[in-house]
Amino acid sequence: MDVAHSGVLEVGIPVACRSCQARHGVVCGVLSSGQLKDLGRHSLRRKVDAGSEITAQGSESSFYSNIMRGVVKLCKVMPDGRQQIVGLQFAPDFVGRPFVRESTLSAEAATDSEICVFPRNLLDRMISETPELQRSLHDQALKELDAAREWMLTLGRRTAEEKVASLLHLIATHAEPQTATSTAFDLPLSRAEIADFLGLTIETVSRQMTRLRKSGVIRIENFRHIIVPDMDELERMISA
Amino acid sequence: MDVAHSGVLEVGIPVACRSCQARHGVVCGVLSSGQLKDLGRHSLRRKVDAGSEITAQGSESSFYSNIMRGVVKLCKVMPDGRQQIVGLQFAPDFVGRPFVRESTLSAEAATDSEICVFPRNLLDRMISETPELQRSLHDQALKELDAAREWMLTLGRRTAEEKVASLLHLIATHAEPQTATSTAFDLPLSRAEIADFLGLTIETVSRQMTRLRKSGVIRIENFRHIIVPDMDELERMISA
DNA sequence: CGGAAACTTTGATCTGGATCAAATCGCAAT
DNA sequence: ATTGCGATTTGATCCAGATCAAAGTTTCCG
Repeated sequence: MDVAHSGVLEVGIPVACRSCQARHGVVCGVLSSGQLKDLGRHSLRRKVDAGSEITAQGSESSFYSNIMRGVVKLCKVMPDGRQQIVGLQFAPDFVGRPFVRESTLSAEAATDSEICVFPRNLLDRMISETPELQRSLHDQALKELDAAREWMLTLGRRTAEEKVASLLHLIATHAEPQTATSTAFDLPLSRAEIADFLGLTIETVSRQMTRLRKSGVIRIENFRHIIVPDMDELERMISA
Repeated sequence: MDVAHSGVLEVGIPVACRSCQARHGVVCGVLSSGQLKDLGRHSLRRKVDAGSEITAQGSESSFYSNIMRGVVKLCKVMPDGRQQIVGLQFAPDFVGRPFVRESTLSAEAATDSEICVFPRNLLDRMISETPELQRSLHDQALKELDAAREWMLTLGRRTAEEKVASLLHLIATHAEPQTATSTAFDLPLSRAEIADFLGLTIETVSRQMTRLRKSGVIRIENFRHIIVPDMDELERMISA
Protein backbone atom coordinates (compact mmCIF):
# COMPACT_ATOMS: atom_id res chain seq x y z
CA MET A 1 0.00 0.00 0.00
CA ASP A 2 2.69 2.37 0.98
CA VAL A 3 4.59 1.51 -2.14
CA ALA A 4 1.56 1.97 -4.37
CA HIS A 5 0.75 5.23 -2.69
CA SER A 6 4.20 6.63 -3.10
CA GLY A 7 4.11 5.41 -6.68
CA VAL A 8 1.13 7.60 -7.36
CA LEU A 9 2.78 10.65 -5.89
CA GLU A 10 5.93 10.04 -7.84
CA VAL A 11 4.31 10.20 -11.26
CA GLY A 12 6.29 12.61 -13.37
CA ILE A 13 9.26 12.52 -11.05
CA PRO A 14 12.51 11.64 -12.80
CA VAL A 15 13.43 8.00 -12.25
CA ALA A 16 16.86 8.93 -11.00
CA CYS A 17 15.34 11.11 -8.29
CA ARG A 18 12.98 8.52 -6.87
CA SER A 19 15.44 6.84 -4.59
CA CYS A 20 17.73 9.83 -4.14
CA GLN A 21 18.91 10.72 -0.66
CA ALA A 22 18.50 14.39 -1.45
CA ARG A 23 15.03 13.98 -2.89
CA HIS A 24 13.50 15.50 0.22
CA GLY A 25 16.44 17.74 1.02
CA VAL A 26 16.79 21.49 1.08
CA VAL A 27 16.45 21.99 -2.67
CA CYS A 28 14.53 19.10 -4.18
CA GLY A 29 12.19 18.77 -1.22
CA VAL A 30 10.45 22.02 -2.07
CA LEU A 31 10.32 21.87 -5.87
CA SER A 32 7.19 21.18 -7.88
CA SER A 33 7.28 17.99 -9.90
CA GLY A 34 7.67 20.12 -13.02
CA GLN A 35 10.66 21.90 -11.58
CA LEU A 36 12.11 18.66 -10.33
CA LYS A 37 11.81 17.19 -13.80
CA ASP A 38 13.44 20.27 -15.26
CA LEU A 39 16.27 20.19 -12.75
CA GLY A 40 16.63 16.44 -13.20
CA ARG A 41 17.04 16.85 -16.93
CA HIS A 42 19.95 19.19 -16.43
CA SER A 43 21.60 17.48 -13.51
CA LEU A 44 24.32 14.94 -13.38
CA ARG A 45 25.13 12.52 -10.62
CA ARG A 46 28.80 12.15 -10.01
CA LYS A 47 30.92 9.92 -7.79
CA VAL A 48 33.63 11.79 -5.99
CA ASP A 49 36.48 9.94 -4.32
CA ALA A 50 37.63 10.97 -0.89
CA GLY A 51 40.07 13.84 -1.23
CA SER A 52 39.00 15.13 -4.60
CA GLU A 53 37.82 18.66 -5.00
CA ILE A 54 34.27 19.70 -5.88
CA THR A 55 34.84 23.45 -5.93
CA ALA A 56 38.18 25.27 -5.76
CA GLN A 57 38.82 28.26 -3.53
CA GLY A 58 39.00 31.42 -5.61
CA SER A 59 37.47 29.88 -8.70
CA GLU A 60 34.22 30.77 -10.41
CA SER A 61 31.86 27.88 -10.28
CA SER A 62 28.85 27.63 -12.53
CA PHE A 63 27.50 24.64 -10.66
CA TYR A 64 25.75 23.81 -7.44
CA SER A 65 25.34 20.36 -5.99
CA ASN A 66 23.39 18.24 -3.58
CA ILE A 67 25.17 15.65 -1.50
CA MET A 68 23.56 12.26 -2.07
CA ARG A 69 25.99 10.22 -0.04
CA GLY A 70 29.12 10.98 1.96
CA VAL A 71 30.63 13.91 3.80
CA VAL A 72 31.98 17.09 2.24
CA LYS A 73 34.42 19.41 3.96
CA LEU A 74 34.55 23.16 3.36
CA CYS A 75 38.05 24.44 3.54
CA LYS A 76 40.00 27.68 3.52
CA VAL A 77 43.72 27.77 2.87
CA MET A 78 46.18 30.62 3.32
CA PRO A 79 48.89 31.47 0.78
CA ASP A 80 51.52 29.92 3.07
CA GLY A 81 49.61 26.66 3.27
CA ARG A 82 47.95 26.97 6.65
CA GLN A 83 44.54 25.45 6.39
CA GLN A 84 41.24 25.57 8.25
CA ILE A 85 38.16 23.45 7.72
CA VAL A 86 35.21 25.78 8.21
CA GLY A 87 32.34 23.36 7.87
CA LEU A 88 31.21 19.82 7.23
CA GLN A 89 28.22 19.00 5.07
CA PHE A 90 26.30 15.76 5.17
CA ALA A 91 23.78 14.24 2.80
CA PRO A 92 21.31 15.62 1.81
CA ASP A 93 22.82 19.11 2.20
CA PHE A 94 23.05 21.61 -0.58
CA VAL A 95 26.54 22.82 -1.52
CA GLY A 96 27.10 26.20 -3.10
CA ARG A 97 27.03 29.91 -2.51
CA PRO A 98 23.95 31.57 -4.01
CA PHE A 99 24.31 35.16 -5.27
CA VAL A 100 28.10 35.08 -5.55
CA ARG A 101 29.98 33.36 -8.34
CA GLU A 102 33.48 33.28 -6.97
CA SER A 103 34.02 30.89 -4.14
CA THR A 104 35.98 31.97 -1.08
CA LEU A 105 36.42 28.39 0.00
CA SER A 106 36.97 24.97 -1.46
CA ALA A 107 34.59 22.05 -1.14
CA GLU A 108 36.20 18.63 -1.07
CA ALA A 109 34.85 15.14 -0.52
CA ALA A 110 36.00 13.93 2.88
CA THR A 111 34.73 10.41 2.24
CA ASP A 112 33.88 8.69 -1.01
CA SER A 113 30.72 10.50 -1.98
CA GLU A 114 28.03 10.92 -4.55
CA ILE A 115 26.76 14.31 -5.51
CA CYS A 116 24.14 15.58 -7.90
CA VAL A 117 25.46 18.50 -9.90
CA PHE A 118 23.28 21.06 -11.65
CA PRO A 119 23.80 24.37 -13.40
CA ARG A 120 23.88 27.54 -11.35
CA ASN A 121 21.83 29.51 -13.86
CA LEU A 122 18.96 27.09 -13.72
CA LEU A 123 18.76 26.99 -9.95
CA ASP A 124 19.21 30.75 -9.66
CA ARG A 125 16.19 31.15 -11.90
CA MET A 126 14.20 28.70 -9.82
CA ILE A 127 15.18 30.52 -6.65
CA SER A 128 13.85 33.80 -7.95
CA GLU A 129 10.62 32.12 -9.11
CA THR A 130 10.06 29.98 -6.04
CA PRO A 131 9.73 31.61 -2.62
CA GLU A 132 9.63 28.15 -1.02
CA LEU A 133 13.05 27.42 -2.39
CA GLN A 134 14.46 30.77 -1.34
CA ARG A 135 13.09 30.17 2.12
CA SER A 136 14.52 26.67 2.28
CA LEU A 137 17.98 27.82 1.25
CA HIS A 138 17.74 30.76 3.61
CA ASP A 139 16.98 28.32 6.37
CA GLN A 140 20.00 26.14 5.53
CA ALA A 141 22.21 29.24 5.45
CA LEU A 142 21.02 30.27 8.90
CA LYS A 143 21.63 26.80 10.26
CA GLU A 144 25.12 26.82 8.83
CA LEU A 145 25.63 30.24 10.39
CA ASP A 146 24.58 28.91 13.80
CA ALA A 147 26.95 25.98 13.36
CA ALA A 148 29.81 28.25 12.28
CA ARG A 149 29.34 30.46 15.33
CA GLU A 150 29.18 27.48 17.64
CA TRP A 151 32.46 26.35 16.13
CA MET A 152 33.98 29.80 16.63
CA LEU A 153 33.40 29.28 20.35
CA THR A 154 35.14 25.92 20.09
CA LEU A 155 38.09 27.37 18.19
CA GLY A 156 38.49 30.43 20.36
CA ARG A 157 37.75 29.26 23.86
CA ARG A 158 37.94 25.51 24.28
CA THR A 159 40.98 23.45 25.29
CA ALA A 160 42.47 20.80 23.01
CA GLU A 161 40.64 18.04 24.87
CA GLU A 162 37.33 19.89 24.67
CA LYS A 163 37.92 20.54 21.00
CA VAL A 164 38.42 16.88 20.20
CA ALA A 165 35.38 15.96 22.26
CA SER A 166 33.38 18.62 20.41
CA LEU A 167 34.37 17.13 17.09
CA LEU A 168 33.40 13.63 18.14
CA HIS A 169 30.09 14.98 19.37
CA LEU A 170 29.48 16.80 16.10
CA ILE A 171 30.16 13.70 14.05
CA ALA A 172 28.18 11.47 16.37
CA THR A 173 25.10 13.65 16.13
CA HIS A 174 25.27 13.97 12.34
CA ALA A 175 26.24 10.45 11.38
CA GLU A 176 23.16 8.44 12.05
CA PRO A 177 23.07 5.08 13.80
CA GLN A 178 22.66 5.67 17.53
CA THR A 179 20.98 3.61 20.19
CA ALA A 180 19.61 5.03 23.43
CA THR A 181 22.76 6.50 24.89
CA SER A 182 25.60 4.65 23.19
CA THR A 183 26.76 5.54 19.69
CA ALA A 184 29.17 4.18 17.13
CA PHE A 185 30.39 5.76 13.92
CA ASP A 186 33.22 6.01 11.44
CA LEU A 187 35.19 9.23 11.45
CA PRO A 188 34.91 10.84 8.04
CA LEU A 189 38.15 12.73 8.67
CA SER A 190 41.80 11.77 9.03
CA ARG A 191 43.79 12.99 12.01
CA ALA A 192 45.27 15.73 9.81
CA GLU A 193 41.82 16.89 8.78
CA ILE A 194 40.61 16.83 12.36
CA ALA A 195 43.58 19.02 13.25
CA ASP A 196 42.66 21.45 10.48
CA PHE A 197 39.10 21.58 11.74
CA LEU A 198 40.10 22.19 15.35
CA GLY A 199 43.03 24.53 14.86
CA LEU A 200 45.45 21.99 16.35
CA THR A 201 48.31 19.79 15.17
CA ILE A 202 48.05 16.12 14.28
CA GLU A 203 50.07 15.16 17.32
CA THR A 204 47.84 17.01 19.74
CA VAL A 205 44.74 15.47 18.19
CA SER A 206 46.26 12.02 18.54
CA ARG A 207 47.26 12.60 22.15
CA GLN A 208 43.82 13.88 23.12
CA MET A 209 42.16 10.94 21.41
CA THR A 210 44.23 8.51 23.46
CA ARG A 211 43.45 10.55 26.57
CA LEU A 212 39.74 10.20 25.89
CA ARG A 213 40.25 6.51 25.18
CA LYS A 214 42.20 5.93 28.39
CA SER A 215 39.62 7.77 30.45
CA GLY A 216 36.96 5.50 28.97
CA VAL A 217 34.92 8.18 27.22
CA ILE A 218 35.47 6.53 23.81
CA ARG A 219 36.71 3.30 22.34
CA ILE A 220 38.75 3.35 19.14
CA GLU A 221 38.88 0.56 16.57
CA ASN A 222 41.05 0.75 13.47
CA PHE A 223 41.80 4.48 13.90
CA ARG A 224 38.56 5.47 12.20
CA HIS A 225 35.83 3.62 14.03
CA ILE A 226 34.71 5.23 17.27
CA ILE A 227 32.38 3.94 19.95
CA VAL A 228 30.92 6.30 22.52
CA PRO A 229 29.51 4.19 25.35
CA ASP A 230 27.82 7.17 26.97
CA MET A 231 26.98 10.28 25.01
CA ASP A 232 26.15 12.24 28.16
CA GLU A 233 29.69 11.62 29.35
CA LEU A 234 31.02 12.98 26.06
CA GLU A 235 28.79 16.02 26.34
CA ARG A 236 30.08 16.71 29.82
CA MET A 237 33.61 16.85 28.39
CA ILE A 238 32.79 19.82 26.23
CA SER A 239 31.07 21.85 28.99
CA ALA A 240 28.53 22.96 26.40
CA MET B 1 16.37 69.51 -7.20
CA ASP B 2 17.70 66.51 -5.50
CA VAL B 3 15.88 67.46 -2.36
CA ALA B 4 12.59 68.06 -4.17
CA HIS B 5 12.95 64.82 -6.02
CA SER B 6 13.59 62.75 -2.92
CA GLY B 7 10.69 64.59 -1.31
CA VAL B 8 8.36 63.28 -3.95
CA LEU B 9 9.56 59.73 -3.53
CA GLU B 10 9.21 59.92 0.22
CA VAL B 11 5.50 60.70 0.19
CA GLY B 12 3.78 58.27 2.50
CA ILE B 13 7.01 57.30 4.20
CA PRO B 14 6.89 57.66 7.98
CA VAL B 15 8.61 60.85 9.11
CA ALA B 16 10.81 58.95 11.50
CA CYS B 17 12.12 56.80 8.67
CA ARG B 18 13.10 59.63 6.35
CA SER B 19 16.47 60.31 7.84
CA CYS B 20 17.04 56.85 9.24
CA GLN B 21 20.40 55.16 8.68
CA ALA B 22 18.66 51.86 8.11
CA ARG B 23 16.13 53.29 5.69
CA HIS B 24 17.97 51.72 2.78
CA GLY B 25 19.29 48.75 4.71
CA VAL B 26 18.60 45.06 4.46
CA VAL B 27 15.00 45.23 5.67
CA CYS B 28 13.58 48.68 5.02
CA GLY B 29 15.41 49.09 1.73
CA VAL B 30 13.21 46.51 0.05
CA LEU B 31 9.82 47.27 1.59
CA SER B 32 6.96 48.97 -0.25
CA SER B 33 5.95 52.31 1.17
CA GLY B 34 2.83 50.66 2.53
CA GLN B 35 4.85 48.03 4.32
CA LEU B 36 7.29 50.62 5.56
CA LYS B 37 4.43 52.63 6.99
CA ASP B 38 3.02 49.51 8.60
CA LEU B 39 6.37 48.54 10.08
CA GLY B 40 7.00 52.14 11.14
CA ARG B 41 3.73 52.22 13.05
CA HIS B 42 4.76 49.20 15.08
CA SER B 43 8.38 50.00 15.57
CA LEU B 44 10.14 51.80 18.31
CA ARG B 45 13.49 53.52 18.21
CA ARG B 46 15.54 52.93 21.29
CA LYS B 47 18.85 54.25 22.56
CA VAL B 48 21.07 51.54 23.93
CA ASP B 49 24.11 52.38 26.03
CA ALA B 50 27.38 50.62 25.43
CA GLY B 51 27.35 47.35 27.33
CA SER B 52 23.63 46.86 27.62
CA GLU B 53 21.99 43.80 26.22
CA ILE B 54 19.58 43.75 23.29
CA THR B 55 18.89 40.02 23.26
CA ALA B 56 19.90 37.48 25.89
CA GLN B 57 21.45 34.10 25.06
CA GLY B 58 18.91 31.34 25.64
CA SER B 59 15.92 33.65 25.82
CA GLU B 60 12.92 33.81 23.53
CA SER B 61 12.81 37.11 21.79
CA SER B 62 9.70 38.41 20.10
CA PHE B 63 11.54 41.31 18.55
CA TYR B 64 13.92 42.03 15.74
CA SER B 65 15.86 45.22 15.27
CA ASN B 66 17.75 47.34 12.81
CA ILE B 67 20.90 49.11 13.89
CA MET B 68 20.55 52.82 13.19
CA ARG B 69 23.80 53.89 14.79
CA GLY B 70 26.60 52.15 16.64
CA VAL B 71 28.14 48.70 16.75
CA VAL B 72 26.53 45.56 18.15
CA LYS B 73 28.49 42.51 19.25
CA LEU B 74 27.12 38.97 19.07
CA CYS B 75 28.35 36.90 21.93
CA LYS B 76 28.32 33.33 23.20
CA VAL B 77 29.17 32.47 26.78
CA MET B 78 29.86 29.10 28.35
CA PRO B 79 28.46 28.03 31.73
CA ASP B 80 31.88 28.56 33.31
CA GLY B 81 32.08 32.12 32.01
CA ARG B 82 34.37 31.69 29.04
CA GLN B 83 33.16 33.98 26.33
CA GLN B 84 33.52 34.36 22.59
CA ILE B 85 32.33 37.20 20.39
CA VAL B 86 31.08 35.57 17.20
CA GLY B 87 30.22 38.61 15.15
CA LEU B 88 30.04 42.36 14.93
CA GLN B 89 27.15 44.17 13.31
CA PHE B 90 27.25 47.72 12.04
CA ALA B 91 24.52 50.12 11.03
CA PRO B 92 22.35 49.52 9.05
CA ASP B 93 22.48 45.77 9.70
CA PHE B 94 19.50 43.73 10.72
CA VAL B 95 19.74 41.89 14.07
CA GLY B 96 17.74 38.76 14.73
CA ARG B 97 17.40 35.12 13.87
CA PRO B 98 14.47 34.46 11.51
CA PHE B 99 12.64 31.12 11.83
CA VAL B 100 13.88 30.36 15.35
CA ARG B 101 12.53 32.00 18.47
CA GLU B 102 15.13 31.06 21.02
CA SER B 103 18.42 32.80 20.65
CA THR B 104 21.66 30.82 20.93
CA LEU B 105 23.62 34.01 21.40
CA SER B 106 23.33 37.39 23.02
CA ALA B 107 23.38 40.71 21.20
CA GLU B 108 24.86 43.60 23.10
CA ALA B 109 25.64 47.19 22.18
CA ALA B 110 29.40 47.59 21.93
CA THR B 111 29.17 51.35 21.58
CA ASP B 112 26.34 53.70 22.48
CA SER B 113 23.83 52.82 19.82
CA GLU B 114 20.40 53.44 18.45
CA ILE B 115 18.25 50.63 17.23
CA CYS B 116 14.82 50.38 15.71
CA VAL B 117 12.86 47.56 17.32
CA PHE B 118 9.85 45.89 15.74
CA PRO B 119 7.72 42.85 16.45
CA ARG B 120 8.83 39.48 15.18
CA ASN B 121 5.33 38.44 14.13
CA LEU B 122 4.93 41.42 11.87
CA LEU B 123 8.24 40.99 10.10
CA ASP B 124 7.78 37.23 9.82
CA ARG B 125 4.52 37.90 8.02
CA MET B 126 6.18 40.40 5.72
CA ILE B 127 8.97 37.94 4.97
CA SER B 128 6.51 35.30 3.85
CA GLU B 129 4.63 37.84 1.72
CA THR B 130 7.65 39.56 0.22
CA PRO B 131 10.17 37.55 -1.77
CA GLU B 132 12.38 40.65 -2.04
CA LEU B 133 12.66 40.76 1.72
CA GLN B 134 13.35 37.06 2.01
CA ARG B 135 16.05 37.44 -0.57
CA SER B 136 17.56 40.43 1.13
CA LEU B 137 17.72 38.68 4.49
CA HIS B 138 19.03 35.56 2.84
CA ASP B 139 21.77 37.66 1.34
CA GLN B 140 22.71 39.17 4.72
CA ALA B 141 22.76 35.69 6.27
CA LEU B 142 25.14 34.45 3.58
CA LYS B 143 27.41 37.45 4.05
CA GLU B 144 27.47 36.82 7.79
CA LEU B 145 28.27 33.19 7.06
CA ASP B 146 31.21 34.19 4.86
CA ALA B 147 32.42 36.52 7.60
CA ALA B 148 32.03 33.83 10.27
CA ARG B 149 34.06 31.37 8.22
CA GLU B 150 36.75 33.92 7.54
CA TRP B 151 36.94 34.47 11.27
CA MET B 152 37.18 30.73 11.88
CA LEU B 153 40.38 30.81 9.86
CA THR B 154 41.62 33.67 12.02
CA LEU B 155 40.73 31.87 15.25
CA GLY B 156 42.12 28.51 14.22
CA ARG B 157 45.21 29.29 12.25
CA ARG B 158 46.53 32.80 12.79
CA THR B 159 49.09 33.92 15.37
CA ALA B 160 48.26 36.47 18.06
CA GLU B 161 49.85 39.27 16.05
CA GLU B 162 47.96 38.29 12.92
CA LYS B 163 44.76 38.06 14.92
CA VAL B 164 45.08 41.58 16.24
CA ALA B 165 45.96 42.87 12.78
CA SER B 166 42.91 41.04 11.40
CA LEU B 167 40.68 42.74 13.93
CA LEU B 168 42.06 46.18 13.12
CA HIS B 169 41.56 45.45 9.45
CA LEU B 170 37.98 44.34 10.03
CA ILE B 171 37.12 47.47 11.97
CA ALA B 172 38.95 49.72 9.54
CA THR B 173 37.05 48.36 6.57
CA HIS B 174 33.65 48.57 8.29
CA ALA B 175 33.98 51.89 10.08
CA GLU B 176 33.84 54.42 7.33
CA PRO B 177 36.12 57.43 7.02
CA GLN B 178 39.13 56.40 4.98
CA THR B 179 41.34 58.37 2.65
CA ALA B 180 43.35 56.86 -0.17
CA THR B 181 45.57 54.49 1.78
CA SER B 182 45.60 55.86 5.31
CA THR B 183 42.72 55.25 7.70
CA ALA B 184 41.68 56.37 11.16
CA PHE B 185 38.94 55.07 13.39
CA ASP B 186 37.78 54.53 16.94
CA LEU B 187 37.81 50.99 18.22
CA PRO B 188 34.29 50.01 19.20
CA LEU B 189 35.67 47.36 21.54
CA SER B 190 37.62 47.38 24.78
CA ARG B 191 40.77 45.29 25.11
CA ALA B 192 38.76 42.66 26.97
CA GLU B 193 36.22 42.50 24.15
CA ILE B 194 38.97 42.29 21.55
CA ALA B 195 40.41 39.38 23.51
CA ASP B 196 37.01 37.67 23.51
CA PHE B 197 36.71 38.18 19.77
CA LEU B 198 40.18 36.82 19.02
CA GLY B 199 40.33 33.96 21.51
CA LEU B 200 43.21 35.61 23.40
CA THR B 201 43.78 37.25 26.79
CA ILE B 202 43.71 40.98 27.47
CA GLU B 203 47.45 41.00 28.11
CA THR B 204 48.31 39.37 24.81
CA VAL B 205 46.09 41.79 22.94
CA SER B 206 47.76 44.71 24.65
CA ARG B 207 51.24 43.40 23.90
CA GLN B 208 50.48 42.81 20.24
CA MET B 209 48.99 46.27 19.92
CA THR B 210 52.18 47.83 21.26
CA ARG B 211 54.18 45.59 18.93
CA LEU B 212 52.20 46.87 15.96
CA ARG B 213 52.63 50.41 17.26
CA LYS B 214 56.38 50.04 17.72
CA SER B 215 56.79 48.54 14.27
CA GLY B 216 54.96 51.56 12.84
CA VAL B 217 51.99 49.71 11.39
CA ILE B 218 49.57 51.67 13.56
CA ARG B 219 49.48 54.73 15.78
CA ILE B 220 47.40 54.68 18.95
CA GLU B 221 45.80 57.72 20.56
CA ASN B 222 43.83 57.48 23.78
CA PHE B 223 43.67 53.66 23.70
CA ARG B 224 40.65 53.72 21.44
CA HIS B 225 41.64 55.85 18.49
CA ILE B 226 43.73 54.07 15.88
CA ILE B 227 45.51 55.44 12.85
CA VAL B 228 46.68 53.14 10.10
CA PRO B 229 49.15 55.07 7.94
CA ASP B 230 49.25 52.36 5.31
CA MET B 231 46.45 49.85 4.94
CA ASP B 232 48.49 47.69 2.58
CA GLU B 233 51.07 47.30 5.31
CA LEU B 234 48.34 46.16 7.71
CA GLU B 235 47.02 43.72 5.15
CA ARG B 236 50.46 42.23 4.71
CA MET B 237 50.54 41.49 8.44
CA ILE B 238 47.58 39.15 8.19
CA SER B 239 48.90 37.19 5.18
CA ALA B 240 45.35 37.12 3.86
C1' DC C 1 39.99 69.16 42.63
C1' DG C 2 40.69 64.61 44.61
C1' DG C 3 40.15 59.94 44.87
C1' DA C 4 38.54 55.56 43.52
C1' DA C 5 37.30 52.32 40.19
C1' DA C 6 37.93 50.60 35.72
C1' DC C 7 40.88 49.92 32.00
C1' DT C 8 45.36 49.35 30.02
C1' DT C 9 50.19 48.45 29.90
C1' DT C 10 54.31 46.17 31.37
C1' DG C 11 57.09 42.63 33.66
C1' DA C 12 58.13 37.80 35.44
C1' DT C 13 57.06 33.19 35.20
C1' DC C 14 54.57 29.09 33.82
C1' DT C 15 52.37 25.77 30.75
C1' DG C 16 49.44 23.76 27.03
C1' DG C 17 50.11 22.77 22.77
C1' DA C 18 53.68 23.14 18.96
C1' DT C 19 57.70 21.29 17.02
C1' DC C 20 61.14 17.89 16.22
C1' DA C 21 62.14 13.06 16.06
C1' DA C 22 61.38 8.20 16.19
C1' DA C 23 58.68 4.10 16.54
C1' DT C 24 54.63 1.48 15.21
C1' DC C 25 50.69 0.20 12.64
C1' DG C 26 48.03 -1.16 8.59
C1' DC C 27 47.61 -1.87 4.03
C1' DA C 28 48.68 -2.43 -0.91
C1' DA C 29 51.82 -4.02 -4.27
C1' DT C 30 55.22 -7.44 -5.30
C1' DA D 1 55.81 -13.47 3.51
C1' DT D 2 58.30 -9.09 2.33
C1' DT D 3 58.76 -4.51 1.34
C1' DG D 4 57.48 0.09 1.19
C1' DC D 5 54.71 3.93 2.29
C1' DG D 6 51.35 6.80 4.34
C1' DA D 7 48.90 7.39 8.62
C1' DT D 8 49.11 7.30 13.45
C1' DT D 9 51.06 7.14 17.95
C1' DT D 10 54.49 8.18 21.30
C1' DG D 11 58.41 10.64 23.32
C1' DA D 12 61.51 14.78 24.16
C1' DT D 13 61.97 19.49 23.97
C1' DC D 14 60.61 24.21 22.94
C1' DC D 15 58.00 28.43 22.82
C1' DA D 16 53.83 31.48 22.04
C1' DG D 17 50.62 32.87 24.69
C1' DA D 18 48.53 32.23 29.45
C1' DT D 19 48.77 33.40 34.13
C1' DC D 20 50.18 36.02 38.04
C1' DA D 21 51.46 40.48 39.72
C1' DA D 22 52.23 45.42 39.70
C1' DA D 23 52.18 49.85 38.01
C1' DG D 24 50.44 53.42 35.09
C1' DT D 25 46.18 55.96 32.76
C1' DT D 26 41.73 57.58 32.20
C1' DT D 27 37.24 58.52 33.58
C1' DC D 28 33.86 59.83 36.34
C1' DC D 29 31.68 61.26 40.34
C1' DG D 30 31.31 63.48 44.76
